[in-house]
Amino acid sequence: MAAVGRTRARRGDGDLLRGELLRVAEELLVEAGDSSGVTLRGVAERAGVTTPSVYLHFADKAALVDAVCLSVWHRLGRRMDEAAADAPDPFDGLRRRGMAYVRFGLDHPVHYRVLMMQPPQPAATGGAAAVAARDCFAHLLDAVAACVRVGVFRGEPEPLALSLWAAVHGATSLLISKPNFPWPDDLDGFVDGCVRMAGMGAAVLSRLAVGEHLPHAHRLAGELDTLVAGLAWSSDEPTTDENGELA
Amino acid sequence: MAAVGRTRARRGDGDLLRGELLRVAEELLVEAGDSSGVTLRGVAERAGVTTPSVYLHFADKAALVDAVCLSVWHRLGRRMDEAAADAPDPFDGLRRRGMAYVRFGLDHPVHYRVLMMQPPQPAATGGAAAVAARDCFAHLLDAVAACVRVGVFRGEPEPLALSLWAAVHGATSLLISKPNFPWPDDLDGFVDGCVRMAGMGAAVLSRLAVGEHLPHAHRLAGELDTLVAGLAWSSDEPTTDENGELA
DNA sequence: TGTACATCAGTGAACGCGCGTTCACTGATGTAC
DNA sequence: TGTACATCAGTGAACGCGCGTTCACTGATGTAC
Repeated sequence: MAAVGRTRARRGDGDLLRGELLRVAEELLVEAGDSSGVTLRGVAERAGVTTPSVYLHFADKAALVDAVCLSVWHRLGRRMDEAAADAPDPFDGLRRRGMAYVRFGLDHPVHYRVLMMQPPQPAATGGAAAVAARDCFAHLLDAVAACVRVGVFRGEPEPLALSLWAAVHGATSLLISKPNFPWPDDLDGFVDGCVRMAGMGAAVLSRLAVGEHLPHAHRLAGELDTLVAGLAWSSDEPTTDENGELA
Repeated sequence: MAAVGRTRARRGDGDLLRGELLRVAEELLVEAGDSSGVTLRGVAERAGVTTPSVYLHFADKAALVDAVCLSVWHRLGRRMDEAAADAPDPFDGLRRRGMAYVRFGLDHPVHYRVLMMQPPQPAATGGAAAVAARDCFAHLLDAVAACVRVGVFRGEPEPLALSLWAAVHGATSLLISKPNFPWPDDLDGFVDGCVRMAGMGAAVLSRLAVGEHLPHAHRLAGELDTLVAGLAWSSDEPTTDENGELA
């Protein structure tokens, strides 16, 4: 097989090919829409190199796919932080982080699928997925803890963060898995609704004892009407930054 | 290949093998934990039959896997209805349905994965997944509509049902995909928390205009405290059944 | 300044596998006469 | 009651494919003397 379109790296520059393989593998991953559509032969061919060359830079196929997905994943934390930078308070910061999370997943559906929707691999492959999970949960946990500090959530942050993670993951993964389902036209608005719903639900629920039984639906409806009426005349209190400090 | 342990069906009883293939394929699907681990050779061998026999009853492998998954899926609707049968009101009925949904997914993780977490197949395979999606969404939509009727939700049921679906799907799929993540010990309690969170969030959010901006976190915290205090002295109003009718 | 040599990036050919699927066939079973 | 025949459930062998991975190798490049 002739290595078309690529001149061999000079000594010491072997890592050039590594980067090129990552780039090409990501291209193929996105095109195929699934990691099983990525082939070492395909990657090597598009990189202008023979198949065994891949093994000079990656232990095996799984290591290559993992490296591709993780390289994108690093940006998620920064995106969430950037999105929350201008938030007026920690609760809105959490909402913005949630939005950023879903958007990130929808922007990188194949990566999201590989890292977050795959069954846990037996060997080293599981590593990347576990790292990704810990990573994004940690970001949510921080944001939840800030909400607890400012009083909008009560109690332990961990279970709240897990629940919120499940909620944003649900929106992300369902939209990825069922793109042909009749979703609302205003997809961004829908996602925002999902995120707000989870945040508001967490705020209420963190005030209730576990399993506490609620009033019947008619009465609950009335109490909720009162709450929302109370929320309406809002907005003229001191501004605090995302840490809950007075500005 | 000797067909061990199986005597050929009598004339007119060809469908016996079909049932047996479904049974065996489900076994293998559960054992493998993934549809790519199911093999026509494997299915045929365990059924005591040669591989091409499968084609007498299923168009191809995808049709077999689909049939296996859908055969289980039919039970989901009944499970949700059963779970909600004793609910004191539609809102609690919705909660119980949500719990039943998640439990069903966790009881059949491989089926759930195939039908709800896979990328949409190009051809007929996508059919089963689309049917499953429509089916369980329809159940949730009914329950949400009942909540709207009784006033605990306001506005259009569709977007609410979609958001709630995303929430319960999120808990289900995340628990399936990340079984090794440090989840709370009380998994049932955690799932209940997720479901309640979504339901309560939907109730509050359905009263707010889209994108309506909330008071700052400190004030929001106070309003929520008031709400929950109001919920506490509850419980002595007339009992209604799941349709919101007076009992 | 020239040359032998170690190193490094990559090659080429092959191995071995398991898979879905096809196709011509067989032999038991019921039915029509 | 006996027999030819159509039907039906299933067989056996093979096709063709693409895959991940291995292994002995090559040839350019830099370096030590």
